[in-house]
Amino acid sequence: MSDEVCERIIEAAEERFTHYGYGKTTMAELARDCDMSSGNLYRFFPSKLDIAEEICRRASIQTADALTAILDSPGMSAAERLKEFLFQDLRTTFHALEKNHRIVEMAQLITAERPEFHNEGLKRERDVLSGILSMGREAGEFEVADPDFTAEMIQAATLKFSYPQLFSRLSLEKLELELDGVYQLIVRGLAPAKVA
Amino acid sequence: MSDEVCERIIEAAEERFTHYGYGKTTMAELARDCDMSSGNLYRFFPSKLDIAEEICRRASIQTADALTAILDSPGMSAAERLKEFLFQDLRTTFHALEKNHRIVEMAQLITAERPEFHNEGLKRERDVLSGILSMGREAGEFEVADPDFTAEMIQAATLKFSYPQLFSRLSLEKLELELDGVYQLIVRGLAPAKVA
DNA sequence: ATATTGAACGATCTGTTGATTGTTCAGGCC
DNA sequence: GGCCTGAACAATCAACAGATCGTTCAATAT
Repeated sequence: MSDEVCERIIEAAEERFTHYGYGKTTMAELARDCDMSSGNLYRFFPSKLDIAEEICRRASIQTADALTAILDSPGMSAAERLKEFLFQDLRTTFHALEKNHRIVEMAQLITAERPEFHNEGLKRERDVLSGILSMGREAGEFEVADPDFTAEMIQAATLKFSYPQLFSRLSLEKLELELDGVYQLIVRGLAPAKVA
Repeated sequence: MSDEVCERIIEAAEERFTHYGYGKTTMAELARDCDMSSGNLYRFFPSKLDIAEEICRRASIQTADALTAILDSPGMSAAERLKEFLFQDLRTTFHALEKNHRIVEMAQLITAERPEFHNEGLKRERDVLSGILSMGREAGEFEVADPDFTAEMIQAATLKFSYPQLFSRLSLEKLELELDGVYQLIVRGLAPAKVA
């Protein structure tokens, strides 16, 4: 079955890419891992970069899925969910960087080569964010005219905490302190205007 | 006089750096422009990079000075000043990029090589921002416990609009639309909480 | 003595060559 | 006839040599 083979290739690629790096692994090696010829790989993926893209896509989906859990978690205010969303996102990226900088390396390569890919990931997270805002609005906790738009603005405002290239110099502690400040700024703006 | 010679060197360097680029100009050329030997340049600047740093510092100071004018401009609310600050900053950076990408090139080089330099520039702008916040507080328009800290958070939240590398793909129009959204988010959070 | 030079030095850049690698495809295999 | 191979091809990379350039400093000029 074609899908099984795709999985096999992805597995082998993930192993090699994270261990030796994207640039250092050859298609020939991948092929050997899967007991096939290098030419045959191209029946399953159009190019080497597409294999990396699929690996990164899965990581991105996994991150987004973990964030989606915040929507279902009971007993939290919308503000708490928003904060959890932002912090979980930061910590995930930070630890991915710390644990295996090769993944980040790959993500950067694909972002450079395939601009749409990054937007796709951003969109996935934005949908969760938008969900949190909608929840807040329904609970009367937030006042947002357009959750999708506001989600986009929150992403813009917290961009600093999503790009490893930007925060590689800062410690997680310092970053969390800053993110908390930005969060406070945002959440105050989301609260409904009380009438005097 | 030593200062006069420094000016002469800066002038020659600015001409060549912006015209041919930092990498393509040699110390020998700079020296010839100033009718001296290359070795003699080192009596005035410790290195080539320091010449570039001084040029960038002056540009940064000029930008900050232009922003400071917002503090003195009469008949504006603090919110209007804040908005003007953010937009003017964006437009200045954007047009600098558009007009002469060599300057941005230099700024990036120095930022990479001299991390403190970038903070210095950020600090200059932050002081103006902090001033705007203080004005807003005194007028009862903003509720900010610590203007310096809040200024830092606003800088973090608007980072996307300060890094040419990040927005090079977007048009000024789209950027201004986004900045307006982020501004709205922030300014709502700065308004004093009205009691129900 | 101080100011300046320019040759000398090491680091970095450039351009070139040979090897490696991503990708294709004509041919064999089931 | 569809599946797969591996040689062929072009693009990219690595390594090396030679040149260039930033920087220093002993020697010179003022």
